[in-house]
Amino acid sequence: MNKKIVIKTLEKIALMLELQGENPFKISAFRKAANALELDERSLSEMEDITKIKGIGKGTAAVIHELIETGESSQLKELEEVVPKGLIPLLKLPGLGGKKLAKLYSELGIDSAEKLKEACENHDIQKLAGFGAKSEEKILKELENFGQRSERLPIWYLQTVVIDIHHVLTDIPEIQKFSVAGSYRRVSEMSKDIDFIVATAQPEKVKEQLLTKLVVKEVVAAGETKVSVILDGEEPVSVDFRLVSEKEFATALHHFTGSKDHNVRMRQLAKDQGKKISEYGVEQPDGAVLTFDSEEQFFAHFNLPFIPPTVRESGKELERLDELAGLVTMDSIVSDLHMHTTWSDGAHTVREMGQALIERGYAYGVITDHSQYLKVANGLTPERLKNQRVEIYQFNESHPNFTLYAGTEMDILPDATLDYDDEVLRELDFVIASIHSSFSQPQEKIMERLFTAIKNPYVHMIAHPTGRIIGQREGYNPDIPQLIQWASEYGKILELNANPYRLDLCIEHLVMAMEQNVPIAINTDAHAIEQLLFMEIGTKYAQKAWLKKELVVNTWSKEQFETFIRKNK
DNA sequence: GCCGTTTTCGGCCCGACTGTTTTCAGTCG
Repeated sequence: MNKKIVIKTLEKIALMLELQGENPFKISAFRKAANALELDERSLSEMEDITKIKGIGKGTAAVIHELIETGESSQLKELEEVVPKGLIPLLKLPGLGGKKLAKLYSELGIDSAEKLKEACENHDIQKLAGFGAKSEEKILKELENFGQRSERLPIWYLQTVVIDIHHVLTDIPEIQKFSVAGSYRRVSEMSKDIDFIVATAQPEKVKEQLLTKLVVKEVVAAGETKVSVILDGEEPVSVDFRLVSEKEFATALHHFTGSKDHNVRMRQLAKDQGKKISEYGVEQPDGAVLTFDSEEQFFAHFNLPFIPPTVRESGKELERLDELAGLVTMDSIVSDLHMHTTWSDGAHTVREMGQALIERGYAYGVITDHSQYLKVANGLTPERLKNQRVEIYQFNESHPNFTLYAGTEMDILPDATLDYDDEVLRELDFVIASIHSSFSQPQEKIMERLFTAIKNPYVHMIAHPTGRIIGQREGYNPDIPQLIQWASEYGKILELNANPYRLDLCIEHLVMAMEQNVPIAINTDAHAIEQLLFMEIGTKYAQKAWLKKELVVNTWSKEQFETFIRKNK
């Protein structure tokens, strides 16, 4: 029995129970059991006694055992007989939860979006106790764009929205300080909404200005401490602003950064000490509420080191505290190994990129323009590559404390050959190989192409190994465990491309690479100076995989890096 | 339903907002 099916079944039972208006704790027990299975790294067959897992007890274990033995769940079957299928998607309508839907079904027989719409139009809904004219109106409005709005938006889209909001908040004088929170702050690939924590002594004024200065499509809620809006744009985005006093800022930021599981663990920990955590502070056993100047101090209060937002996920981070100090951070990054210039499709010259790297405080960097196959990107012929190298080394002569290396981002061609001959590659300091074409080839062919690159002695690194664009395209589906195996055998680097469109390798793959001790380079793939900033997002994303400093190539000293790139020469 | 115990029941993280009420239930994060 596939573990995923078991998890899905438990979640489905939870949904069905919700629609029966069941006890919320019972519902969440099924969700917790599903979550516990998901977080456990073992497969089902490796688990001896599943009730030993915290969150799985007699009831949920019975469901799991039945699934393993018979392939189905009688409890789910019974629920499916009583609860109409059509109700499940309706749970997604804002404002409608299990209890209200259960009522709509039992009183009016509503079991589909069509029937719900009809009932609203006939004004049957407002006659029910607990519903009114406003509910009816709201449901009708929500039904209009039902199923249209995408549930989660990719980080690269949200980033532009966050920057816009940033500007608006900066211009409101009554705001003392603010920060983005939520899953965006934790650098999730996709987020459902954006959260901001705003410190102010004049929430009324701030609220007013937020509603006028932002491009608001819809006001969802506008209370004393919470303003919730949907912003207009290419894609509508839900944004929550939490208005708090300055002294509450740190605890509010922690609370609304989450994750939910992280908060639950923190609250349990507080409870064990007789304390109570809320967004407004930490209530002491004697009832006094403590606030903090920073999240660091908040964690210190519980004798914990600062836990970066990026790893606040499952709650298990509290068991990995000794690893925190070794995680890669922006402070440890001294180079960027993948960037483009005006020689191919970049916006800035070699000199300008080099200068920008120096200003970022790096010790070295590599210029890696495209190779000749990529004509659309003005890829370099061997002749131009040679000329470029002269320019790169000239830059070094006038900058003694910094080194720019001459590299390439060479295409791996569709026929599984490389875009430059070995004689050309041998002359370069650093060679990146990557796939930019024929994504839809069968996996064997893709792997043949990657293997050609991996086994070439002059290739140092494979860039954006899957070719994915978050939320948009899957990439070319390589066999990543195999690629990692090869990288380990042949001593190659795999990239974490820090461009927010890519973040490739993904977390799961980074974890696998780390287990095999394959070095990872976090690179911006910058096509302009501004994009060198992607390093921040890349580094944070790497933390999500608990990537250690030593394994990240661009934390290496120049000497270490040179030893690595010269080993096959 | 799960957990843990002061071991078979009571609590489960906690609080805001809305729309319905006329003190609160449901929903949401």
